[in-house]
Amino acid sequence: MAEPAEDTEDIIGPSSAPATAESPSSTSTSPSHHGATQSQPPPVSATKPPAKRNAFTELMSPKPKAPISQAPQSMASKASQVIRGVWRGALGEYIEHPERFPSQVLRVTPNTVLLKDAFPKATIHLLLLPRSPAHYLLHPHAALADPAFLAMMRAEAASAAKLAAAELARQLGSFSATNRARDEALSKGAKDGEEERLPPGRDYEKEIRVGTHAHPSMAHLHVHIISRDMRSERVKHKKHYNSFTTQFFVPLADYPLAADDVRRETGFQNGNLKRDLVCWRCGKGFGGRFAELKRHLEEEFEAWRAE
Amino acid sequence: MAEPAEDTEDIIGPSSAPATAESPSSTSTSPSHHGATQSQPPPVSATKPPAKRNAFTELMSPKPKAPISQAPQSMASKASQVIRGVWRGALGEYIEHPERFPSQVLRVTPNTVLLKDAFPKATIHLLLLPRSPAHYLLHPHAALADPAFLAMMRAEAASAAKLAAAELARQLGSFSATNRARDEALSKGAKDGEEERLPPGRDYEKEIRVGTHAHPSMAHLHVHIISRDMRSERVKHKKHYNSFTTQFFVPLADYPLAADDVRRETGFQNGNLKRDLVCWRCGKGFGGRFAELKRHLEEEFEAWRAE
DNA sequence: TATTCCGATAGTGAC
DNA sequence: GTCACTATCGGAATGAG
Repeated sequence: MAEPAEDTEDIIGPSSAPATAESPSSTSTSPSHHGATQSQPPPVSATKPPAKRNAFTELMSPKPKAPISQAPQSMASKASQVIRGVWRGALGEYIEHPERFPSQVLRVTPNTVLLKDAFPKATIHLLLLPRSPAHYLLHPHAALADPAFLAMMRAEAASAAKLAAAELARQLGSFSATNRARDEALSKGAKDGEEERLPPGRDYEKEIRVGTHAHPSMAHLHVHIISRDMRSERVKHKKHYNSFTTQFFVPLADYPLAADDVRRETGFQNGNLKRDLVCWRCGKGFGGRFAELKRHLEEEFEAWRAE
Repeated sequence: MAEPAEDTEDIIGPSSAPATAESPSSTSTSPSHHGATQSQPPPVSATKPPAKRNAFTELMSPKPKAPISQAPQSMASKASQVIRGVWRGALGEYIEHPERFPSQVLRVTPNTVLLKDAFPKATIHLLLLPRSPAHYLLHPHAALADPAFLAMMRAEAASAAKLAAAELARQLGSFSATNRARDEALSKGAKDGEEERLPPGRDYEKEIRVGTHAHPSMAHLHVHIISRDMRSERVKHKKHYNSFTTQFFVPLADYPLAADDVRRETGFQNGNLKRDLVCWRCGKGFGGRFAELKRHLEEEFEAWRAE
């Protein structure tokens, strides 16, 4: 998804210093998801105990073995070499050299890189990339079967979702009825952050979705942090839209997937991408008429941000 | 096919005075066709005897009855009214008011109007329209089952084919090896028309094809007089090409069609239009790759005109 | 399912 | 099978010193 691209305006605040690592809390609360099924208890055979680990040990520890690994660790760096320079490996650049992309990278921790998707499919669209070579070339279903890795990604994603929600509030708060009191208080000089003095405003975290694609094209594991609206010039065809609005999109909260989860099936997922278009907000069907859906999404965007 | 359109250069000589009728020989020799099957003896139940008739009696005579008429005569003028002004009836304008299109109409006789196709699908592409209201809204298969009408159309088409061949010689003669001696004699001052003194040159009538479309879109009966090359910017998709290079194109020499002729079948003809593309000259297949065929046709055109 | 380019395919509207 | 316009659908290339 993300490739080195020209900078754009109106982004999630000024870019933080790219290589400035923040101290991550590797086992914080799960991000607030909405809709979709809830995650099952993790019955998957994992090699790591759910014991608490810090970021450094996480990165440096031995990698999970066979059950969740498609590419043995010994091949990981080799695969990384092969992938470098071709489009499938483009995200690797952000992992290895986040400092080269100050306008796209929002945050670097010992465990992850958070960046703006270069081809955003909604008003807010971020990617969370794990930095662990033992995991980042695995299929999401495999990597996220590792409980410790999953816990780390959930914690980092929760933080990223808060950042995304704050940016959504910044961009759309003034259009929101729910947010009006807070917005007016802010415009009267109240400072953001003084939460105790401000009206609560709209809960924009509910409008942020966090999850993976069932069959990613980019080799490096990436978790999408995306606003619900799907309003973007970069949404250009049915697969773009369906990859985020059908079960092709797997909420991070749903991991680890059960062994028989239908979302693992390629045929099922190919069908999802080709399915008739349905408005994510009102459920109206549009068949294959993508342009008509796009026009409809503009109207829904206006209504959605006005909520 | 032909609609009122802008004039173009490099056309079949200067436009003849449009409304100037020529005296047609209503029963002259058949046009020289090539390829395809030869015409069978006419076993079709026809209402008119094959007796010789002149143009006037042909136009004024009572119309053929049921066996070859889809629309009874009483309905013909009504249908003409309904069709006028919409695209299916566009050719009616040339029949009723040939004098309005001096740059497109090449010849008007009591029986026919000959005009340049406004969207030519080859180097030379003319349309021959019968003027008889009793025939011109019939399906070609029906109208051309009338022996007298067929004989008239063949005679007029033969004349049109000669005109087309002459224009082809004018445009392409200088590129032709076969034509070189004649071309050089002409360039040395010999006058065209003094056939006894000129080398024979290439027989361009062999490169002209005369026939109908099995399922025309334009309501008025029209016979195509078209050069073989299919080289034209107006050939824009598979159906354009296949409508002239498959059995969808029915040579005038093949009329009247037998009752069980496969070319009457809609399913067969729809299949012809959708068939994989094949070069008319070398037989090479191009699948559905129309753009590739187009590039190939440019090469074939060079070789063909050099023959 | 990365994008982009090209091109084949499909539906419509025309008065 | 009329044209012209829009758009959907489908494959192929994509890097690089």
